[in-house]
Amino acid sequence: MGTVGKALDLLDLFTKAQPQHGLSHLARSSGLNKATCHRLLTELESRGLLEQTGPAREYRLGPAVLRLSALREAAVPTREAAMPILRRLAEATGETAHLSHIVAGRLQTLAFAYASRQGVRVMMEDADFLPFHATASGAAVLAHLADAEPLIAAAPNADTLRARIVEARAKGYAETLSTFEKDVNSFAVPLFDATGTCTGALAVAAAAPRMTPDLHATITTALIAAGAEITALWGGQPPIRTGAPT
Amino acid sequence: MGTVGKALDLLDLFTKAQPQHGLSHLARSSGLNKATCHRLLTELESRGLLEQTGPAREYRLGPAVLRLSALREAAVPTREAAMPILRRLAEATGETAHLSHIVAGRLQTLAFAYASRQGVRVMMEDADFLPFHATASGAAVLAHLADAEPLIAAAPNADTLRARIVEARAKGYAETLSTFEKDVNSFAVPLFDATGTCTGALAVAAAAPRMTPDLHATITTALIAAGAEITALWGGQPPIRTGAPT
DNA sequence: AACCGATGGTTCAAATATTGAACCGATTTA
DNA sequence: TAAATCGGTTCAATATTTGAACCATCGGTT
Repeated sequence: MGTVGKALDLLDLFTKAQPQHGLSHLARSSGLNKATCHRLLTELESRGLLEQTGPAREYRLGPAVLRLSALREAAVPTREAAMPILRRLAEATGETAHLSHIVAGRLQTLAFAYASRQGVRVMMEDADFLPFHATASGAAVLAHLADAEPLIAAAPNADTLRARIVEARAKGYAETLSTFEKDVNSFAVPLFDATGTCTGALAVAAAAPRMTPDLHATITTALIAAGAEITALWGGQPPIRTGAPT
Repeated sequence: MGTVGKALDLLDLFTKAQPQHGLSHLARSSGLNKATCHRLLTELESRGLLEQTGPAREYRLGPAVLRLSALREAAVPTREAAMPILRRLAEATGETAHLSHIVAGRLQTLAFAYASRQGVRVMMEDADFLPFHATASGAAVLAHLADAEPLIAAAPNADTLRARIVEARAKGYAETLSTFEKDVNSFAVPLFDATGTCTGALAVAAAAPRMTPDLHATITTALIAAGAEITALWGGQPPIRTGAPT
C-alpha cells in the first residue's frame, strides 16, 4: 500500500463516536509508527484536511473537507437531490428512512429522515458505515453487485445472508428482522447509477412492535417507488432483468 | 514536499469551474509525471475521495468527501450554525452576505446568502478561494492575523492593501470599492475562534449603484453585529485590544 | 520531591516506496 | 493513412519513507 493510502486510512479513524484523536492513539489504532503517523498527520493538517485543537493537541477533521463536499454535491447532487424523496418516504411510512452509498467497498450512510408523527423513532447516525452482512441495505446491495461473492463468503453468517439475498432478488427488496438492531425491522431497495451498477441503497427502518401486515405493505410499496425515483434522479437505470421469461 | 502532499494538491485542482479532469490534464496542471499522477489518483480513488466517470475515464470528487464533511460539521458546526445569521444579514441589508474561512493559508468561501427582495444580486460561488489582496474579507482577516506580513508583502498592491488594513483595524470592518469585482462594494469583519485567533471573515457584497450613506450605515452596523454573533457561536472571543487607552 | 507512565514530537541510518522516460494499445484528428 | 492525442503500464535509478531510540513535558503516586 502506498503512503497516501496510509494517510487516507487515518481519516477513516475519525467517526461520529470518536471525532478527535491524540497522536499516540492514532498511531496505535492505525498500526503505524508514531513518527510516521505524525508526519502523515502534519501533512494532512497542512492541507486543511485535519486540524489540531487547543492545548490537548488532538487532531480532528479540518475545514478543507467542507469545500470538497460542496464541490462534490455541486457536480453530483447525490445527497441534496435525494433528501426530499427521503423525507417523503419517512412521512409516508411513518418510520425512519435512510440512504446509503457504496464507498471504497463499504456501505456509507449518506442521509436519513425521521417521520414527524412518531414519538418512538428508530434513530440513525449518518456518516457511519453499515455492515453488509447484518443490514437490509447490505443485502439489497449485495443482491445486485457485480462481485459480491467474496463479501458474502467473508460474512460470519454467510448462509442466512445468502438466503436473504436470494429473497431480495426475488421480491425486489431486502428485509431483516431485528438483525442489526433489536426490535427494528428493516427494508431496503438497491439504487443504480447511469451505468446500471448498484451504488447504494434506500432503506426504511421500522420499530418492530408497530409492524402489521398493512404497514408492511405500505412500506414496501412506498420504498420501491421511492427507490425508482432516486435511481432516476441520479440518471440511473435498473439493470436489465436477466433470465426473465420471454 | 511529501507524497501525500502531492496527492492532496491534486484535490485542489477540482473547482466549481472545472469539476472533472482527465489524467493527462491533471498531470500537466500539477506538474507531476503522468505515471506518478496516475498512481496518486488511483490511490485517492481506492479510498473514495475521487471516482472515475463513464467512458471518458475522467476523475471527479468521490462520495467519501460527504462523510468527512458530515463528520466535520457534527464535530464543529461551522457552516450550518452560521447559516441562519448569514441569511438574516442578507435580508437585513438587502445584499449578498458570505462567510469565508482560513484553510491552509488561503481564504475559502464556506457559504453565502442572497437577499430575497433584490432583482439585482451580487452573485457568489461557494467552495472557491478568495484572494487576500483584493477582497474586503481578505483585508479583515489580514488585519487580525498573527503573521500577516509575508502575505501582505507578497501582494501585488501591498501599499493600498496596507492602507486598507490600517483602516480596517481602526473602523472594525474592512471595505473595498469595486476592487475584486466591478461595481461591487464589499464590507467584511473578522471572525475569531476560541483561542482568539482570526479564522475567517463575514462579508456583505453590495451592488455599487445602490450604495447610499444610509445603506452604508445599515450594512456596517448589521455586519458588525452579525460578526460578533458568529464569533460567539463558534465559542470564540475577539482578541483583547492591545494598545488601547487605559 | 523524586518517580512513574503517559503524552506530543524529533532524529538519522537503513529499508523501501516513489519516480519518470519510454512504451503500449486505443481513439481522435488532420 | 499518419500524426497526435488519450489512459495506462513497466522497471531501473533514486529519493523518500520508515522506525527504534531519544527528548521534553505533563499529571498523578508514592
